[in-house]
Amino acid sequence: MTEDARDEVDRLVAAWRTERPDLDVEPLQVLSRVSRLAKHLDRARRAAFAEHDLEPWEFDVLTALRRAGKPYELSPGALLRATLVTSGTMTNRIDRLAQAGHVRRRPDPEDRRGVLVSLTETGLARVDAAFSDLLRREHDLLSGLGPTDQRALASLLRTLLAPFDSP
Amino acid sequence: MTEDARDEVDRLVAAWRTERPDLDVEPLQVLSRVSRLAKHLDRARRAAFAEHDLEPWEFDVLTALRRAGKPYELSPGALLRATLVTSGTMTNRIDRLAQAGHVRRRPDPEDRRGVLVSLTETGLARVDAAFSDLLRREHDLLSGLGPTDQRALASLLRTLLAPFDSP
DNA sequence: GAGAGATATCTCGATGTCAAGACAGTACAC
DNA sequence: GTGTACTGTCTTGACATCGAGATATCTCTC
Repeated sequence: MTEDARDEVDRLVAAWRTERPDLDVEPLQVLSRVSRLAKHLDRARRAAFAEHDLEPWEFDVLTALRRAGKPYELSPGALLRATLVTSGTMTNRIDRLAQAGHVRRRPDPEDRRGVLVSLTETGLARVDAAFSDLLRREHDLLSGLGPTDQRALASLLRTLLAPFDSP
Repeated sequence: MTEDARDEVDRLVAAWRTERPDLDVEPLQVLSRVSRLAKHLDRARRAAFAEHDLEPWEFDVLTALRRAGKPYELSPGALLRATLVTSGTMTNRIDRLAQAGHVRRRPDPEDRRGVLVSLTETGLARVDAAFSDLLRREHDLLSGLGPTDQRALASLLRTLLAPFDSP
């Protein structure tokens, strides 16, 4: 071993090199860390939203509407594309958000198959507060990296994501 | 807007800057990409494992055992720490893996509270095949970056993960 | 060696997600 | 205009996960 293990993934990669010396396990250095970091981030999000009585899935939908700008209204189809979930999941989410009073549903006047979902006043207030809180925590999570490193990291990740977004 | 949106997260950040110009949304440039990439990676994993009749959760447990080296045996506690799931989940996973014939359970001779879980021959063969396949796909997924960039990316991610692994 | 607290695993109920399919409405070619 | 393919939303059933709590065992201190 030419270098010490400095995090859990280094240990994981070292173990694989011993057990499967025939394989090139370099990709794990990047992708295992991506998975693990996403998992930790999920936990941080859950903690942040709990203070505002929101579940992560509620936040995801409400922010998509918030980001759309006035009148904070999108179709379920647009919402599921924004959140990467299936249509059945989105129906269920909208049902529960409507019941909680955070969103409203109305028929799309231009397409009788369609529906439009919009934020209520309480939904708007809730998501704005939770979002500020989330950004504060994300900022802390990134405090180990300077601005230059953060930009470099974002840029590298963008390259990896490009194939998924463009087609 | 000083720069063009080049991926979905660029668009997301641009939307936030318009809607909430009072907030510093830079952290999203990194962390939203981490989340999204993890989601895409999950899908790729699911597809890779399906060819070997394995679910992602099955793979996670089996690889932890495989990585431990002969005799491919760990306690449920060690497995849940390796996979970041709760104890209830791990009990359930081991039950189903045992039923599928991929692992075996036996009492820990040194600690009567404890149990030891080990790979069967079929479990070992299955996980080795699936792992090769996964690495091939992960390699493709990273093909947009050269070796130097990959190392840089891994290093930046390690810095972010350090606080979670050390304590 | 007795008791308090820690640890290891399992049980159980609630929940969010997905996949597949149903259904209504739209678009477009002919 | 009619038929065919497509789109948008919702329904349903199966399933993996979590969280809280139960039980058994170990460890450490006195």
